[in-house]
Amino acid sequence: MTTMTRAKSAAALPINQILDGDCIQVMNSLPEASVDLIFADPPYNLQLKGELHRPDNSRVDAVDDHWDQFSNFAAYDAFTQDWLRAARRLLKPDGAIWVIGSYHNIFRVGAALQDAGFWILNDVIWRKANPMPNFRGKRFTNAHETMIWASKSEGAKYTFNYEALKSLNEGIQMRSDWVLPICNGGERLKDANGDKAHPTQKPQSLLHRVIVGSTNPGDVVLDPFFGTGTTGAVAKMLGRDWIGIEREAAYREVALKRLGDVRAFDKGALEVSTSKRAEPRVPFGQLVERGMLRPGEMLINGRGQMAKVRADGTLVGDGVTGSIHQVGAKLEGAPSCNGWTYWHFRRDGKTVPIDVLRQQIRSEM
Amino acid sequence: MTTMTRAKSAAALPINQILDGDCIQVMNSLPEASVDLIFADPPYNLQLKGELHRPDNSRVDAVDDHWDQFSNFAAYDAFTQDWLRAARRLLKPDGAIWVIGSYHNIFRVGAALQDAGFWILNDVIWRKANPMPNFRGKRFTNAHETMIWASKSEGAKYTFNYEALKSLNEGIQMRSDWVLPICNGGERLKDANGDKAHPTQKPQSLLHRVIVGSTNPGDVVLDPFFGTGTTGAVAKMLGRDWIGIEREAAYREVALKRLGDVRAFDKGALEVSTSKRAEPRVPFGQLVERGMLRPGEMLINGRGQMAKVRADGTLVGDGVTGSIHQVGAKLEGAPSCNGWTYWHFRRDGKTVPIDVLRQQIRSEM
DNA sequence: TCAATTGCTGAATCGCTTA
DNA sequence: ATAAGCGATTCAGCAATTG
Repeated sequence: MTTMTRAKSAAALPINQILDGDCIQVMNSLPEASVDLIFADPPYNLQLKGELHRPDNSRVDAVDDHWDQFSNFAAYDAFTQDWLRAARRLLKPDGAIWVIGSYHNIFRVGAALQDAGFWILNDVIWRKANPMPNFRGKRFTNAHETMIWASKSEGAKYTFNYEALKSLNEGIQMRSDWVLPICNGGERLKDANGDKAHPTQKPQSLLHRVIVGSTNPGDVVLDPFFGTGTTGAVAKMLGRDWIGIEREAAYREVALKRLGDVRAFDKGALEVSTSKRAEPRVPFGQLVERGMLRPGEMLINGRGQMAKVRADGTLVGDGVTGSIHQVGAKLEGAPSCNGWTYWHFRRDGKTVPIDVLRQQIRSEM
Repeated sequence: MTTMTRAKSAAALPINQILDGDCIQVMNSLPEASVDLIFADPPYNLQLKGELHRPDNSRVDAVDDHWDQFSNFAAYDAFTQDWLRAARRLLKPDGAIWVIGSYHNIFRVGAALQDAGFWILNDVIWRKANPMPNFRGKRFTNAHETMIWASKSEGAKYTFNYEALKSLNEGIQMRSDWVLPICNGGERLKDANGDKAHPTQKPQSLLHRVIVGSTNPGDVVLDPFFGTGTTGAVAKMLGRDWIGIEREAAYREVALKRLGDVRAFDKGALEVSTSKRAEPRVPFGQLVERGMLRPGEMLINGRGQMAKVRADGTLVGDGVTGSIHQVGAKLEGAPSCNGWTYWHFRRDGKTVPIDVLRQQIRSEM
């Protein structure tokens, strides 16, 4: 009797609900091998030091929430192994998992996935269209996040809707780098004060692509770090069942309201973000990096004046150092100058505008 | 005597050579803290099946069952920890390392880097302009590889030529995603049969950006998995010293010929743009000492507020006395303020930032 | 004596979205 | 149209002082 009750209760998957509690305990209370897809956005373990201000002295509103604090790598690893074990138990044999992270945590997550027996299918880069710049000029602009897509085990028959993704990508095979905007505007949920309700709300376009690509209608999608419920919202729109787990009451509240407002097959959810494809910008420095022009080589303008190419893509000529545009403008005494058509190089006795090299690069993109 | 001989031999760094042997043993034979940059393209875990050796040189059997898959990861981890430890010993305190990999190995490498005490500065995505498509339509086109850039330890003063990279990118801060073509055409080295000489030859453009960005001319760049020597070739072109380690005779042979054909660019072309931070410091008081500003003269900010210059180079304004930065910050209610661009003075009816006076002093230095 | 901390100086941002 | 806001950030360097 007890066993039956247990079995019965275990069989009842609480779909389309937000569950309250620690995600590991809650996952372990659900029936095993019952979920088709898990999307997880775990804490990143950012280890921020102090405050950061923009050059205009405005303060950067950083992630300093308690749920992102871990004492050390070992503690973070233990946490990761625990929730991954619980997640793996929940997955059907042909189910799959997506995890998103940054360089602070993604290497540890990826290694833990492999150690737990998951089989990595791809790592996918979310390239942000408008990231936060590096204000101090000490590193590269942190312009992407990494997602790992893995099946439950090697050889599993995971779901991959190849043609649907190809259609989303204008008929071209979807690549492992996705250019998508950050979540803001009307999609970004606000609290009563008008502040952002969650510091790291993910854009629906990201989840749209994940769910269209790796589930079918009627599948169950679980998110153990539900936050404001982006995963549930997109799953509902796309006719999938969903389960969210979230321990912060404030987030659950926002998500609950959000999910109530979502309608399946909402037209907005079917819109895919299309990037206005202006002609891609090609920095002059790429001609040097690619060996199309050598550092030390001389460029020539229409009046026979010369300038030398340097290793960092700047020119030196007429006592001036700067971009191809700046040095051209200086020589002409003009306020501006299009260096691409102004400067020429010599090949096989001919004088050719450097713009032909730019066109060559564009044709390869 | 013995000690002297050892010390002497240890001091002799074999620069601009390809060293034959296992990279761990060779690195351990070189003097510690002697290398400025390490660029490493280690073997992928999957490619090591059947060839992987444990640190004790015992051979790891290729295996296909569940448990041995884990032992395979463990062996790869041991190998990674070993060569990273040797690499870290070789690095100068302010040196840095770049490691490139794919999802097969990069997560294990990244975690091992963190565990070894390296401090990750960025993960950088090489977005391939022309990747190999996924022919079977079972996954996303694998269109990128991941590089990790790390300093030897937290707080180290690593080299980062911010302005040079910005110049390479036409005046815009360089991002963490780099779009570069794969290595093909004339750059791709062929063997006697016309087949590619190495399966994973990296493009020179990739190394150009790495070396320009994180070393200075005269620095020593070491590549423990030298292959066909792309790292050495680009280092030589850019006026850096290099050391390659490669245990396959066929690769050493190709690389040796390649390096012989490479010529360094002329010295002037190697100078890169530097940041203003490197410019000599000029105390505000010098403007007063030199008579460029008179004690008692009023400075003005963008909102028309005034402050008086005193003979000791301090300002008085809004009831506050202090440096040009302190009084500016007070007036703005900001945590800090660059007084050089904030304050202006009047000359011939015009309002001019005091920074022009600093620049005038610098030009005379 | 030296490592750790404090405190001062002053250098530093890109593109997209919303108002 | 133009201005303002803002995004998962391991974002300074050095001298003087302290323990």
